[in-house]
Amino acid sequence: METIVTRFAPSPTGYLHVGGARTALFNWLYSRHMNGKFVLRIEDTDRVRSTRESVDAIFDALKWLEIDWDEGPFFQSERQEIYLKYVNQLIDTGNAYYCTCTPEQIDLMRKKAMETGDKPKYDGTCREKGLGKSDNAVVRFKAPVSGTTLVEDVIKGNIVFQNSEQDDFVICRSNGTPTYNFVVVVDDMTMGINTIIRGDDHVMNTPKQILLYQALGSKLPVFGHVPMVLGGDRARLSKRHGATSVTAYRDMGFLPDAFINYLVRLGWSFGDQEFFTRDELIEKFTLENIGKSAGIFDQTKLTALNADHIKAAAPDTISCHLIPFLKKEGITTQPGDYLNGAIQTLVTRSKTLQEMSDGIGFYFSDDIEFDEKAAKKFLKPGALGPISMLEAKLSALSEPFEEKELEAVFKSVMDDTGLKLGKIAQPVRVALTGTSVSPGIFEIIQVMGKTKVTKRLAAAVDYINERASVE
RNA sequence: GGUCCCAUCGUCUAGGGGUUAGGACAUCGGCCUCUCACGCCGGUAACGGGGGUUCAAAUCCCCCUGGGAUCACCA
Repeated sequence: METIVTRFAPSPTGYLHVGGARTALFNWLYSRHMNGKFVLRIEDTDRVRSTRESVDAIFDALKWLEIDWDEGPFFQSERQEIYLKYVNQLIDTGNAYYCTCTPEQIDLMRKKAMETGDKPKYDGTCREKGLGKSDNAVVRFKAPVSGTTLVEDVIKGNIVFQNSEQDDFVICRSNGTPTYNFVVVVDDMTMGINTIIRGDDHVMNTPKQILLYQALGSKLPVFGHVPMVLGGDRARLSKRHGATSVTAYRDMGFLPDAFINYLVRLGWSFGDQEFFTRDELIEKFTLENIGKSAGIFDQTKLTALNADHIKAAAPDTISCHLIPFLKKEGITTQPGDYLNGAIQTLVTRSKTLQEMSDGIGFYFSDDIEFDEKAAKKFLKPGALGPISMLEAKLSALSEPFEEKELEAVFKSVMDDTGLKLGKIAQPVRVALTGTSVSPGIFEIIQVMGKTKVTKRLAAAVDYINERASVE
């Protein structure tokens, strides 16, 4: 069987957006699933709008998504000679011709056509003139005027286009640079791309490209057009819908595996399964299961899926993605047991890495600041007894703490004071974390260790005394 | 406007002639509980409308409606 070769061909006129990431993902997954090849091509023929920063931003986003490629990146801007060679081939074979009609004339043509209710298209003035190359001439493709062109779309099914709808579109500008529909075909053809999965917005280009493949005498690739990703108002996802940049999701604290899981699942399904690891995606992804209708990007569901991936991920994986967030908070820590332990206590209460980072600070600060409300409510003279008892009992315990031992210690404090666990745990929680919301008290103590815990309990005792004397 | 595509809970979707139309997110109850979560149990909630075909239509066909895409010497 022929090796499947897919590609992702973004134009570097901005960051990688969500929709682009999804087509990249579909192509990448399919090539991986089929044991094929995936090539990256940068479509930077628009010199004015293409920037180096955009290229870097795209690489950056692909790197985060962990999408790698087997060939490329190729830059169209470096392939001009190749395109020109094929332009000449089409002229030589009579499939293209020079046209000297000016843009003004073309405009006039369109206007006239609009008035009479006809299609605004090139009227073929130069089609049979047999003009030679000249300074202001463009090259037009000599499209068939009758018959039909069939697009056999693996996702949408067969789509028939009337050739009479098509006009002699420009394949090479008067300045000598080839146009999009032409370079895409030449690239895909010469790069051996045999499976083209791309956004819905390219459907109308496909018959043009098929005609070009035929004129060039090349075999057709398989086409598949995936539906668009829409915003909450059902319009195509754009800046006004909030974050559309892939890296924005990285910065909000989503795990790449969760993000790709969500993106793939938006428009593709595998029975009732919602959660997929990257390997499962590669194993199960097929073109047949891609849906036909557009989907609305739902950050709430992405967040829920992210929470699931956080629960399923290895602490080391989380830690490596979490460290940049900690850095932002001024927490510098090394990967290792302490960090992993802290992470594990927060895994079930963090939907994003940002949330985790927000809740993990107390493990690393030397002096904790008490949340005012929490301190006022729980660090009262009545808590003095249990806190100091606990401090004493924990000091006597040897490390590492076992959960059972800790339970026993608390139980004995409960017995001695006659207080319920809740009455003891809350003051202790505030003493250890500064707030009234945190992971379970036993797990915190286990992770923090004796030195830190007893120090904080002592500090809380001082705080209470100090406060009492002020009042 | 022309051309093209699409249409199952609010959202993502399963289901493709006979189903109590299933799951997930969200939402609403309840349980669990040292706070917050997690988890568990349960509820509300969908086949856009109209015609056919058929014993039988969410499912096949047509029309309508609605949404989207595209109509460059941009990609």
